[in-house]
Amino acid sequence: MEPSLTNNQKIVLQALEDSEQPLGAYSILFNIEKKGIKSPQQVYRALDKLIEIGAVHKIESLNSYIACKHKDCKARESTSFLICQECQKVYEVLESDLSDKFIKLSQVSNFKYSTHNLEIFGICDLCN
Amino acid sequence: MEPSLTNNQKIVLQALEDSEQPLGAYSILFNIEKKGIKSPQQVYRALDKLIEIGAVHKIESLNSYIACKHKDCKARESTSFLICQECQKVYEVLESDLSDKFIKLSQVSNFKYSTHNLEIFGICDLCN
DNA sequence: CATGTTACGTTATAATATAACATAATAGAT
DNA sequence: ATCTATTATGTTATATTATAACGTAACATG
Repeated sequence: MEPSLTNNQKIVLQALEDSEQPLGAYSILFNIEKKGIKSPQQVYRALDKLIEIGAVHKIESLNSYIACKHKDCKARESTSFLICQECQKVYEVLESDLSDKFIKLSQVSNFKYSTHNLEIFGICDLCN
Repeated sequence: MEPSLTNNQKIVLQALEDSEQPLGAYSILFNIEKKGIKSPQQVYRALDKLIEIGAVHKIESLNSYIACKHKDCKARESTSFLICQECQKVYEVLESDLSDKFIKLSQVSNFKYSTHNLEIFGICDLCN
């Protein structure tokens, strides 16, 4: 079942959904101050929860966050992105066999795969 | 040809080489204060250079840095790691066809691949 | 309705990273 | 050899990202 979001969580999620690009926590805060959100804590707490339920993903190398566009996203922990260096848009890759590939890759080193984070940088279709 | 390192760069690189785990910039600073390094700037500047020449890589999701164990590492920008969640050691993956795979994966979305960052988390051989 | 859990508001502070500026060392070109 | 452009340095200050800590409120459920 869908976990129901609190007000703060909805506000933060909405801010991310309204954005074409990933947003940093403090950008989010700036955007939603008019809605009564006053401190970083409120943003980070909402983000924590949203990430936990898969509604938001963090782009580690950008210290930024995006709303997941997929219903019931499975990517709680493992995520794969295409990041356009021109327009900054982020496209999530859902190739379901990516994890399988990384499991095999890990096995070469006798490494037990758990999760992964893949960030591919380049130029997106629209910017070509 | 090998670019010759300055004193500060050598000190920072040595600190990373001496460590089993990736180190944050401020950990590095703490470790080398006895050698006359006094400010974050000195560490970050050395890191910038070392990363540029491929002697050091950044682990984005950990905000940490490791010395590259490979002579003349090609991984200036694209890097792939296995990160042990038990012992925190980081193993660099050098599979030369990884980029090729990501190029193909990108093409599916008409995305022009440039570089990538892959971080695989799990349990390493030694910790199994 | 008592109780444990989750969320909230708020203030403070930690951790990571860069700006800015003056000075010093270095490497080539003339 | 020296001028000049580039790169590195030292230092202080500040920006950016993220958590800690504490008291209170809302909420589910036994």
